Amino acid sequence: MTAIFDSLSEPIARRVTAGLAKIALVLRSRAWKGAGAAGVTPTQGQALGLLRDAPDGIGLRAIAKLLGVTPPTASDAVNTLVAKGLVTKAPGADRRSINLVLTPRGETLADQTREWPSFLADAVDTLDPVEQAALLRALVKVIRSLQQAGDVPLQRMCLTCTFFRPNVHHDAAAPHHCAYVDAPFGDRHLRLACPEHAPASVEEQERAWQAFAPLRTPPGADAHAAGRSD
Amino acid sequence: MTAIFDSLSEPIARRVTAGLAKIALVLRSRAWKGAGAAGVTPTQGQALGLLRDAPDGIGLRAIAKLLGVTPPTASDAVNTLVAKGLVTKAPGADRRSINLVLTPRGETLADQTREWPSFLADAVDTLDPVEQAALLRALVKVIRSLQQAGDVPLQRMCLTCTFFRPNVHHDAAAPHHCAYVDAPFGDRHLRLACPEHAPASVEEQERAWQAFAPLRTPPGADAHAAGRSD
DNA sequence: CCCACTATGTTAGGAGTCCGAACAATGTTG
DNA sequence: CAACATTGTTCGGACTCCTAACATAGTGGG
Repeated sequence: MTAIFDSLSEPIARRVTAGLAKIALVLRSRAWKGAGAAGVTPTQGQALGLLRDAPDGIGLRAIAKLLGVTPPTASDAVNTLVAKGLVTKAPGADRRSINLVLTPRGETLADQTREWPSFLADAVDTLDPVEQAALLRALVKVIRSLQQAGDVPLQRMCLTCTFFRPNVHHDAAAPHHCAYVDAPFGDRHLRLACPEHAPASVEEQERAWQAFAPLRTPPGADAHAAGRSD
Repeated sequence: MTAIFDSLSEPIARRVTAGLAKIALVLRSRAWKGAGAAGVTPTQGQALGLLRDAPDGIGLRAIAKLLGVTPPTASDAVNTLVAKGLVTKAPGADRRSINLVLTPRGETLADQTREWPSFLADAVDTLDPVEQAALLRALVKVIRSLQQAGDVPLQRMCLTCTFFRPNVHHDAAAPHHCAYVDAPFGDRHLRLACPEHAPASVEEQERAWQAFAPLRTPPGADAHAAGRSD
């Protein structure tokens, strides 16, 4: 009955991708606007953010991988940050490797660059809580898929965490369980960058995925969901 | 009961934003990888894509706004494209304005750069159709919100189209109606860049939004949906 | 008609983002 | 110890961005 649209339109995955690309565009654009004010450029700001999450410091290689750029590019950005007095290069475990750590000023600035995408957070906040949870869940799944395909480095998210127990409770609001804090939680609490994350084995991950992935719709909603798909 | 997580975690809007930012990162990174092969850089590729959607050609100012950059930057990119023989500068209506049009080679290349984000489309395709629709719907709402805030130029999407009649049918799979093709459709068919888009007046948009925004969950699913929130 | 005023696009200069290629230096392994 | 792999750097070059300062072309009021 909606065959007209299914045949006329681009596939939904394309349109979703286009939407994500539009948002990506705005994020980049806004980052540049905020750049002048803070005295750091988008890439530099993102590097600061990464270092903020890694108090012990990390190597250049890791930064490059997380930023999605080549080592030379990361080296450029880091050197600029060092010149600006926001980061210091400490010797690493190896005598060839370096350990990047934020200076106090760097920490302050990192907290500011964190605020860059707040305009987007405001937009997300206008959504209904149910929609927010669905959006987060969908993003988590997409990112997992990207990770599986090797398009993205390993993320510290629940889905790959050894403490994650998906869909073990009957409470629809909080069906999952975190064995680290030993507490139940729901889709809306899913994390993408958990400090306590501990990588699960491949088998564990696969099991967690199987338990997490399917949509848990109660009998009443089932017909609806089925009718909506195509 | 899930108070622990609500107090320990960052707000959900932040985590969603972080997820979107991660995807934005990959998109940028992949665009650069594809750049070398195609002989054009990400910005140039995006410009080609914009021109592909505007067969009559558009001005430099418009390109700049759509790309989210300043006119000089757009001028740079366009000049490079002209030098590469992918775009021509035709005189515009004004004697000061120019009209950018793709050359045949430009069209061919534009179709190729379109494929850059297909890896992301693949990831989205792994989602359940119901989730895809929810994701698209959420993105549409977020983008509308960004548009309202002036963070994004006007998009050719259903929500701002004079032909859009949200939630006028009882069919849960296709509650909306497009007065242009005179056919019902559902969330999964929502468009972000419709060629037939005609801007609606502010009042029309507001009315459409009021009718579209609320979550329409059928009675059976209602308890579930409510229970799923926090 | 002419003087602001506005709009479109350009140039100039400078910092930064990216890449690939080629290097050093340090570990690792057969 | 000789390959080999790993970490980070330097180099050259194309492109991305910005702000500021210009041209030039339409517009409106006096």
